[in-house]
Amino acid sequence: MPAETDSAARQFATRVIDWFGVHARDLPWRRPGFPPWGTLVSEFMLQQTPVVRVIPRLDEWLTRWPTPADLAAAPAGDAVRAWQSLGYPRRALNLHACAVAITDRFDGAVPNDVPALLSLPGVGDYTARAVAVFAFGSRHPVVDTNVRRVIARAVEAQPDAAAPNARHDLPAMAALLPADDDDAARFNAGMMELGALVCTARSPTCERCPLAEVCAWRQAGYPATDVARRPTQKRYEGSDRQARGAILAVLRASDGAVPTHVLAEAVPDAAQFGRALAGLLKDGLVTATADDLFALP
DNA sequence: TAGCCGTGGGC
DNA sequence: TGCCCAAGGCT
Repeated sequence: MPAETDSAARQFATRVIDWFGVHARDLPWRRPGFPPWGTLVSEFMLQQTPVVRVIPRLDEWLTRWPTPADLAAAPAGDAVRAWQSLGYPRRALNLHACAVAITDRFDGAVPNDVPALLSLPGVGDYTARAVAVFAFGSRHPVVDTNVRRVIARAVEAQPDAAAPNARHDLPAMAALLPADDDDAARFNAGMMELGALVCTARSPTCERCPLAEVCAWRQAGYPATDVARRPTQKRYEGSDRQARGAILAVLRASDGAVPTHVLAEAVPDAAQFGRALAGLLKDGLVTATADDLFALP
């Protein structure tokens, strides 16, 4: 790598790290001594769910199941119920399966290397790297939606990130990563924080940004280039997703098994109810306990 | 790989 | 109001 590029990358990282040192939010998983298991749980909860909604659930979760073995010993349905309304409840199922795998295959200790983490259910490229870096201090690029947006703007002069692409995103972040492990971890966290607080999706506050003076997008005059917009999600109201959520809400609120006709009251359209319940059974989020009786697993 | 998978809050 | 967005992962 050319010396001037290396120097620019170092200055870029220093700006982010210094800003992070002053503006980092006081979040539970940043407390000194926060356990790796807590980091893993928090990362699961943070997959597509905002920080403010995660914090109270995380606290409850870790009080109830302070170690992977504690969660592994509980029925999966308890995890789904404790997940409450965080959304995407299959994450609760995956987290429970994670706890079982950690207990069985890793002697109850959250693994510290990326390949082992990737072998766990529900742990993908982002989560594996985030745990390796934030729980264990390893040096890896961590790329989430915030990081991708900051790089797209500050480095690539684009108004927003393109579709996720590990072959592009990871090298792009790696090129900016400081050599020192601790600096690299702070840079990873700082880039995520910058994207979450300043370089936001809708209305970035560039006047508060530590990268404003070196931002390629700003220097180019904020061009509105034709970045492929993320595919618009299908309408939620009236969707099968909403129907699944309604069925699961009934089961979460019930102590025991629930008969079909009670579940069906949550979804007016009969065909849609059938699809939603079948999907939940297939995903393992619901089990049939007897003819016409259903419960959490 | 594009589509699917919840839920709630902001504008 | 309706749409967009949120520390992704799986198939």
